[in-house]
Amino acid sequence: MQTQAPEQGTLADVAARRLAHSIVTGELAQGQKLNEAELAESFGMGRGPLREALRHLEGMRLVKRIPNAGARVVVLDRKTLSDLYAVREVLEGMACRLAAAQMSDDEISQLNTLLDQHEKQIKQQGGKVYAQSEGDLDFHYRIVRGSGNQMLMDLLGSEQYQLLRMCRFRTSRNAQRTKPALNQHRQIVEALTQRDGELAEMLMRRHIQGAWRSISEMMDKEEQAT
Amino acid sequence: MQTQAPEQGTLADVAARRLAHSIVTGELAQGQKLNEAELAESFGMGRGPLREALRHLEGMRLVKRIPNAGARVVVLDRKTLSDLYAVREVLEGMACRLAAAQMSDDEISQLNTLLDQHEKQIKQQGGKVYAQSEGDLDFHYRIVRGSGNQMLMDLLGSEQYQLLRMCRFRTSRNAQRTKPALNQHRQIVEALTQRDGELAEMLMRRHIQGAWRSISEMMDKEEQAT
DNA sequence: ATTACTCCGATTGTCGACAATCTGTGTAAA
DNA sequence: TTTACACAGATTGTCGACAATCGGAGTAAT
Repeated sequence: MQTQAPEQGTLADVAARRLAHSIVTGELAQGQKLNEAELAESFGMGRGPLREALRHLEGMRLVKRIPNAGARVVVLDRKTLSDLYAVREVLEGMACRLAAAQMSDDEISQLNTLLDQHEKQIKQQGGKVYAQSEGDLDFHYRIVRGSGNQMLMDLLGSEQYQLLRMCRFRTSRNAQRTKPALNQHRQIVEALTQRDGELAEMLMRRHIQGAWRSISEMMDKEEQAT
Repeated sequence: MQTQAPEQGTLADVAARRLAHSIVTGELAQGQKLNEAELAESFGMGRGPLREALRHLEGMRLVKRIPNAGARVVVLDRKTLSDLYAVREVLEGMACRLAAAQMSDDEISQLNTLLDQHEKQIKQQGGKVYAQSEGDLDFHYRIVRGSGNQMLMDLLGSEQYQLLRMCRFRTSRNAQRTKPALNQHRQIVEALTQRDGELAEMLMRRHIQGAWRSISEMMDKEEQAT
């Protein structure tokens, strides 16, 4: 019997996953120094695998390494997030356009089923923001996969989405935006159903612009409170 | 006295650079197995740093690692390149649009100077394709930098451009495309000078579409010859 | 002849120890 | 008091050796 989930792969992969999770959830604060020996000890492994994991996270842009000075958790300042959302708007818009041509009817109808679930979740419990946030990411990633472009999946899936999730955890406390977001999701699926790639792209870009505006305003208030 | 350039940074960084160069130039064939012990020996270092370098290259998508089975140089098949160029078209188009608003007049005029150099190189020596190819990348990356979006610079600069360079080395032998490409570059700079972001984006997207078409046709001929 | 199994070599994954480098503190001189 | 230097502690970078795992050669049974 294992005390934990199977945790497949090499120790370096395990460490990368656990670290990514800790960073995304905010368990490790932004800018925090990451001590190799400490972390290796707490994960019950040597420093070799841990160093490989740090290299991996560096590629994911979750940590920043400085030679001879160690690794620190990345800091998501306003400019970084702004740049991220600008790129994301373009890439996910592209994904939508491709998905309108590539996804099967079945996959599209599954999207509707997914949104039904989200709607139920929202009605049942307005508070459980975490699940809703993850559900939103699920929706977006399904469309990215639907594009059939492996490069897009790599960029938005395994790598950048971690940054997004990290951002969510910092800003998902308000989340009055869930209902309008759901409506926008519905519109996007409708466009996909009609195989209107142009429209789907436009709707997705607006959707992401709206998300950024919401986050941006929230950061304004936070700064003002300081 | 050093036999080589200074080669700054940790050994892992050095190894990553040297490996990336070998892969991009085709010195290491696509799909070739990468033996850790061998490479470490040839680089005069231990396996630790080399493993970190491989992790780094994996993040750059230059190698593919399979747990317990080692690392292999990535294979650029048609689908992969097609996906890459589709993403590149969107991202560099975006970069152009932003650059039209962000670059200083001075930076834009430097672009013209750069193109003058290219023109001279082409007239003097039609054969030296390597320099021209690198010059082209230089042009593109200057615009990406001009966008001011750090995320774009990361995506297109340090990471994906390596894949592009790799592609160039496989396909840059013909390169009758240098002259029309230069003209397109001129048009793009002209649009930037007029601060017309929409036009600049459109021209860049066409430029990249053209590049892909050229490469695609070339791959057709290659396949046909087989 | 084909299939399945076993064993062996080779390669990867991991660890512990040592060397190189950086950071912060304490001391001494101006 | 301030500045500069030197030392000590801690942290990162690197190496060599050992354990775990995989692929393939060889053999035997159907």
